[in-house]
Amino acid sequence: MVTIYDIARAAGVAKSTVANVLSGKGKVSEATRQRVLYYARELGYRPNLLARNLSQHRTFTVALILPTIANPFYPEIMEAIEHILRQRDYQTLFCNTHGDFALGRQQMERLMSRWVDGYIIMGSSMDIADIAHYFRQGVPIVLCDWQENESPSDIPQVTVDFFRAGQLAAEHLLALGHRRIAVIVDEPQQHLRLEGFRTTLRQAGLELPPDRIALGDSSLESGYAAARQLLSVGQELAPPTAIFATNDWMALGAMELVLDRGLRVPEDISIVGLDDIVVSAHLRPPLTTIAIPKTRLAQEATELLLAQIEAASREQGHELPLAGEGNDGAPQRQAETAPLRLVPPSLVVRQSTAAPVSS
Amino acid sequence: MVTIYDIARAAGVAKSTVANVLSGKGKVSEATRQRVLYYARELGYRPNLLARNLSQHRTFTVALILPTIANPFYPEIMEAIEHILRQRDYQTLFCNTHGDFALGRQQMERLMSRWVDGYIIMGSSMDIADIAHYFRQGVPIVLCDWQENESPSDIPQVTVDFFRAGQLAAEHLLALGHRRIAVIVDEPQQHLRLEGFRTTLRQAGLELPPDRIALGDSSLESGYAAARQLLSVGQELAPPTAIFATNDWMALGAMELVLDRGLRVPEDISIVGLDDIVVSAHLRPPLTTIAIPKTRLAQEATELLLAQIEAASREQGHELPLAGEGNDGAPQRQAETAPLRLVPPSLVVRQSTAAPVSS
DNA sequence: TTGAAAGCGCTAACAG
DNA sequence: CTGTTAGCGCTTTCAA
Repeated sequence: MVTIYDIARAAGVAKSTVANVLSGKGKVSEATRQRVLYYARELGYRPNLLARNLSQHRTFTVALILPTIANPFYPEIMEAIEHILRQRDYQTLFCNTHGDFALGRQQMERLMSRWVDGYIIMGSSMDIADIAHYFRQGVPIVLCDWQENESPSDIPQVTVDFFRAGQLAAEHLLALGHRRIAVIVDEPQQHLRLEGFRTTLRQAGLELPPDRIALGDSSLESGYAAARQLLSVGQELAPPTAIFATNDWMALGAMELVLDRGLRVPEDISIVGLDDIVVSAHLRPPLTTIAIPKTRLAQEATELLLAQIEAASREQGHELPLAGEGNDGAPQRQAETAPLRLVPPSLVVRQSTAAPVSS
Repeated sequence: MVTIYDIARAAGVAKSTVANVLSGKGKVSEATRQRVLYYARELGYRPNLLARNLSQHRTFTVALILPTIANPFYPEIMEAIEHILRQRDYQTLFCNTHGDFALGRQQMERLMSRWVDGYIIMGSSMDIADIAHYFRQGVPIVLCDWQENESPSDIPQVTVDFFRAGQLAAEHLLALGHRRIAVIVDEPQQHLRLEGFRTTLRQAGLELPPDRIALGDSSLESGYAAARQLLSVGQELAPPTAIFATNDWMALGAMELVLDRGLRVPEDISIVGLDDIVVSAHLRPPLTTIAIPKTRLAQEATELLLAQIEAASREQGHELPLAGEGNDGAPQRQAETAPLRLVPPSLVVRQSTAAPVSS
């Protein structure tokens, strides 16, 4: 392979001169500059990023950690993040924890070996305790689409106002006149969504009885199963006229079950989702949902992360912090400006919701 | 940060002894072994992979290049590949070319700087000429889900028998009794699927008139638009009773349009897709489709790639080939065993197809 | 303006 | 068994 040394020899200069030319730093006479450039091209020189990264302690790579890509929400946001990162000349290293905390830790541990400059951690793909552990050692991290609207351990975070999202869903269903309302939720991860929803119902004088809450695990299949459960209480409770699923993917499953039962959406049962994944708009009926501004989420997350990376590389004299002894050697982060950014969700009314036929 | 040197000093041994202990190679007395291990743990040692990679000329990272992740087919196969690669202790570097050859080349170029040990290139995310260029220089590459059943430039390839897939779709529709059949295809990329389809129709005495072929770009929206076009010929041709879309994503778009028109699927129009993405099974009606065995594709692709990587790292004395002068210095690859693996597609009958109502 | 030299952290021969 | 030494390719002082 061709190294700067090869170029140096060919051009009759020193290695460092070549380095200077290539990096644009330092003063080099135009003549030698051209000569070096000429040979670089001639020999087919290609910089060795490993070597460069080793000496610079930076990789210009960011890890994107997410719990799954089976739920289309993640690929969608992933696409957005990767796109932005690339514009800033960063590579994206994709890590799928498959919703397994142990696996998440293991992957993170591996990545910590100086592989990446920072981490965007999505959903609830990792144990917050593990994350905080790394963050405290100075590792640039940003939580994205985190499920709680508090910043645990001061880790910068950009997420959706999920409480508000729950409220929006409730308001919509109430406005349509629904009173028998059920929820499918991935507890405890999506607790806030449920709370927002519950709060608004309560303000309207409605309680959410346990039989009207079914648990899911965010997968489509679990939405299907949860809906079945909701429709088969039968005993004391009349069946719901509306279902709010705390994500679209489960909502699709719920809708599938409802249709399988021979019921109509929205005539017999209204369904509201949350996320606004692409397919939701293309179903029959198109899904009413609470939309999450994914691009915005992606933008703010990368912004927050790159800011940290820049800061770290400056502070530490171009040496990015790495998990080490983790003791007082590392400068403690000062509490910066509020590291929590909340983006607002919005209601998208489509055709899976309507007024209930009768009370 | 803690280096092996720190451990060596703490344990009172030499750097290389530490290296030996850590790598498990070489003979080390149990006593020193324990001592080294003790200090490694104590100091919170974490190997620096950059350094290791630099000296080993390997990164244990594979790039997965794909044209988009908007079409759910890609995330699905991506998940499979990442999973397998991780089991083999490789990281996956995800690259989205957004269907743009220029962008693909650019990304590839960057990756070539010794970032990754090999490439799995999917769909038609890159210009085959560019790929061949790298491959000739000895870069481990495998084409996956490539659209032509020939191995251009002898690049190892694992793909689906798309010609057969087209045949399966046609056979199914013919068996149901359809005669007015239309196709939505992403030409020329998916030419084989069309050809298989056309061939079978022809054997049944049916031609595919140009008005019954609509072009799409593999996106859902293009499927929608193509279906509109197919249904609005109106003039001379009677509308089709069945539509074959060369991928599920377009099929969903087509189905959406058909339903938007107030027509029923399958009563008025049958629809067949190709890919068998997860959502297809959960639509109303569930989509009949030609399934691609994604896991198998993923497995064979990684297998083929890792074989190349191993071979390369052995041959070149543990130095992985890199794009360099590209002249005769690099040993030309010998034509190995047929580098084309074809996996068979299969028909999955669901409810989007039925016999036409009348002729 | 250019060059020499000392790292970055790890691996790998080769001596002792 | 252990230590010494010489790299991997690039960056970065610091002299010349």
